[in-house]
Formats: sequence, structure tokens, C-alpha cells
Amino acid sequence: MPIAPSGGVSYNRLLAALPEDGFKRLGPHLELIQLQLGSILYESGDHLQYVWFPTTAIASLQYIMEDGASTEVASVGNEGVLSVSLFTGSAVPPSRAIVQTGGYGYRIKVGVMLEEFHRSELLQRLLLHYIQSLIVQISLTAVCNRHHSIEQQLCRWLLSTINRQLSNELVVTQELIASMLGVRREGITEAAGNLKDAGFINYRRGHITVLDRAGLETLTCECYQVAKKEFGSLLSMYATTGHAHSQACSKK
Amino acid sequence: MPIAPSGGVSYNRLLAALPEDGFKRLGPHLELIQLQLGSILYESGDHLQYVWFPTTAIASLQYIMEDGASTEVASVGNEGVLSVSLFTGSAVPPSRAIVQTGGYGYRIKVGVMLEEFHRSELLQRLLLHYIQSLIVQISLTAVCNRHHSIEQQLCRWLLSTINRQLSNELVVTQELIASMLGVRREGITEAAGNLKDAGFINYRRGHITVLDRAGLETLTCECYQVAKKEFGSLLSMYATTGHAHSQACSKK
DNA sequence: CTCGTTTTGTGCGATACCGCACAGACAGGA
DNA sequence: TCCTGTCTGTGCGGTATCGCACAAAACGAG
Repeated sequence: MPIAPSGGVSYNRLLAALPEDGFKRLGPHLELIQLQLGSILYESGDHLQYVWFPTTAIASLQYIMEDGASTEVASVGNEGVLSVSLFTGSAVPPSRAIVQTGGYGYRIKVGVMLEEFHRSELLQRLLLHYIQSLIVQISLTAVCNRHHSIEQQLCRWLLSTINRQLSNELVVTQELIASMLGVRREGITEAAGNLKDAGFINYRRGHITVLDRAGLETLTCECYQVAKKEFGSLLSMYATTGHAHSQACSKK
Repeated sequence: MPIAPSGGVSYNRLLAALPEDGFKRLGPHLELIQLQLGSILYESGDHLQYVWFPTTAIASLQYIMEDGASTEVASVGNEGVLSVSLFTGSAVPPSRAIVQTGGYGYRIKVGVMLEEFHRSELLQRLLLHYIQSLIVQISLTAVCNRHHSIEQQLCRWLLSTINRQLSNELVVTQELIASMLGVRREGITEAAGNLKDAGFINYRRGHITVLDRAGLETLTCECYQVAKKEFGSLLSMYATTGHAHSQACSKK
């Protein structure tokens, strides 16, 4: 069961969980914009200008080290929101957010968002709950980095990515995956080769197609299931309200 | 500059940052209790009964895997609070909390705490800000697990532990450190041997003494400095109020 | 179609860490 | 005091990953 809903993916599930009136107040300030692969939404240390709610895009939260090496600590799709440090009290994020899968998302100015955050208790509950899921996701990354093989982590990464999109084809180079997982590119090449030999995926220059999701699930580590369950429980808690399909708003 | 204050350590710095009236409401419900090395405050999946504010004790937040292997994702001393998932909306924590350094701490029933959390905006701000620091700490664990050597991580662990206590002697076995870092015991033995040869630490069966903090700082990775800075900025934001030395209350 | 650039494949030695086995050293209780 | 269980030291082969170097293949622009 994929995290992505079966019917229509052009909305953000956190926004969709808002009640009618709460959504009405945010709606006029939401801007639908295109998020291009590789574009940086914010850098560690920036002063945040916007809060993003991805719809079809996926972003990656990364820590960049002094020597330039990077590690993804979490990723955010249409189940989440970017700039969470704003709600925990700091307009200066500790990580970088970079678009990992191109697509669309809504953005809203921090001022408007913060005001509504303080006004609406439900919005607070929703966002705090999302932060909880994020903490779990980051914790699992820590565990996974310690204990699991590159192949297992690649499976997890592939699965959690296709779960957030409709297509089972990813537009991404092995080099990029490597930099997100914080490993060598050759390590990804080898692991991907194994998965290809097993018939679970296929790929060509800059594209990966998942052929057998269940196969990948047999190879990946427990972290994948735990993370999926965490987000599942988050989202099932807030029944989707009727306006899910009417997130149309000022388009940029 | 250690995180622990120079004068007196028998209070919790988050509690100390509360204004007079906010603290007065919590005070009567705070119970000072002893936290023994190795005791488990909560397990992943438990229903939380208490919120803890360590004073001299230090707790470790761990993820336990199916095969029993564990990884510490963060640790909490007198700069923090345990059971944070309560504030983000779930009375069921995702991790285990175990006492890593014996000592004292305050506990308070979740009901009282939640009520005050919703009443006091400052308390909310404070706790959310702490959650922010926690996220940074967990993220750094993820980065560290990926990129840094056991020796570097051991240095970081030793430093962040003595920074939270007055003494520079730790009561802990190498076996325990290994299980927290998620590595082999022999790996710790070897790294500790190197640090001893370098004259930075000394140790005997179950005890480690830090002799040269600056020496350890030269060996550890950047994660240590980043984490320290994060907590420093958190705590400097909330000036200690006058009641810091009067956290006396119903003693168990 | 060709050329140049980007992406992927492969080989190799070096290294860090693991898993296991067991020896030695210490500490606290009988 | 000795004894016993716990903790630490050490050796050794196995493995995953790294770092580097370069070859081969794929794609896109001209």
C-alpha cells in the first residue's frame, strides 16, 4: 500500500487535512509553484521566507559538512511540509532543503503561516504531529546509517520515493542518490546492478524504473516499514476533508 | 566552556528558564526522584505516564531493532526534558529512554504537564525550541554514523557527557558505550586505548576519567561543536530567572 | 552523424570495522 | 583470603566500503 493516494496526487495531504474554515484562511495566500530538480529551497543558516507544501515534488533535507560531504536526514513529499524549524521557534533552519524529484508544491509566506499557526489549534496539532513523524524519520536514518548495507538503504530510498509519486520511474542519477545517502557513487552502481540482476529494477542513464516493489521490500531493512507505518498513522488520524480536490488558488 | 553551569547542577535548565508564575504552578507537582544507571524510563510503544526533567542524571534515547541491536539517537541531560513526543501529539514514544548516568531528576505526571503546556505560551515556546535542538542532535547522529570514525564518535560521546556533569569521571563500561554507539565493544576498547596512550583519558574497569578535554576536542568531529552550539543558543535565549536555586519541592 | 559531456561500469589496493575466540585483569562478596 | 563473575585486551580472518583511475556506454547539441 503506497503512501501516495491512488486517485490524484496534485494536492498536499497536510493541507487536505485542514478543516474547511482553516483552509479558507490559508488558501488565498497559497501559491502553486514549480519545484525544479536540484533547486535549493533554503540553506542551513538562511532566514526562511516561505513555508512549502509539496504536492508532486519531493524535497530532501540534508546536512552539509565542512568538507562538502552531505547526508540526507529526511525527505518530504506531499505528506509533509518544509521549514518546520519555523514552528519550533527558529526562522533559521539547521539543514539544507533541496528538490530531489521535480514537481509542484504550494508555498506561503512565513508571516501568514505563523499567524495562522498561532490562531488555529488544529493546525498546530497537525504540524506538531508531522514534526513527530519527522523525528522518527531522522532517527531511522541514524539507525540505518549505522547498521544497514548500501543495498538495503538504496531499496529503502527507492521505495519511499516511488511511494510518494504516481509513476514508478525516477528521474535521478546514481551520483545524486549517492550524495544523498552519503556514500560513493560506485557503491550505488554496484547495488543497483544487483537489483537489476534480480529483476527488481531497470535503469538507464538518469532514470530508474521500479519493476518489482515487493522484491525491493524483501531486501530492505525494517526501517522502511517503521517509517511507512509512522506516516500512515499520522495521516489516517486526520480524515481528508471535502476540499481536498479544490486546492486551486493564486497560481504563479 | 561546558554546557553544565559552574555553580550547582542540581536543577534543570529548562525549568529554570520558566518565569516565576509558570514555575509556581508546576512546582507543587514536581517530584524529585533518583534515576538509577540502567533504569528504563519508557520503552518504545509504552503509554507515557511521566515527563522527566533530569538534573544530575543523563538519559539516552535509543532505537531498538528487531535483532536487539540498539542505537542512541540523542541524549538528554539537565538542558532538556524526556517524553517530548507528548507535546507533538503522541503519548506513545517511538524510542526507548534509558538512564545513561545515574543521578537525580524531576518527574511530573503527563496530565498536569499537558495542561500547563496548553496554558502557558512561554512553556510551549521553550519546549518547542528544545524539540528543535533535539532534531539537530538526532540529525547530527545520523551524519556522524555515516561519516565519522569510532574514535571521533567516542570523543564526542565523552565530551557531551562530561559537559553535562560536574565531575570528569564517568561511571560506565566500554560495553555500555558500545551498545549506545551501536558498535562492537572491541572497537571502543581500541579507541579508548588510543585516547589513553595520547594521555587524554584514563580508565579502569567501569570508570573513565577525562584528563584533557581540549585534546579530545582536537580529535572529535565537527558534529560535537555544532551540537554544543545549538544547545548553547537555546539556553542563552532564556535567561535564568531567580528561582533557579529554589527548585525544592515534594521529595519522594 | 559526430563530437563532447555526462553517466555508468570495473578493477584494485587500502582501510575500518566486524565476528569470534580466548586470555588476562580487576573487583566485590563469601 | 580466595573465588567468581565481570570487564578489558588482543589476535585473526572476513567483509563492506572507500579512494582512485580509467574504460565504456549513453545522450544531447551542433
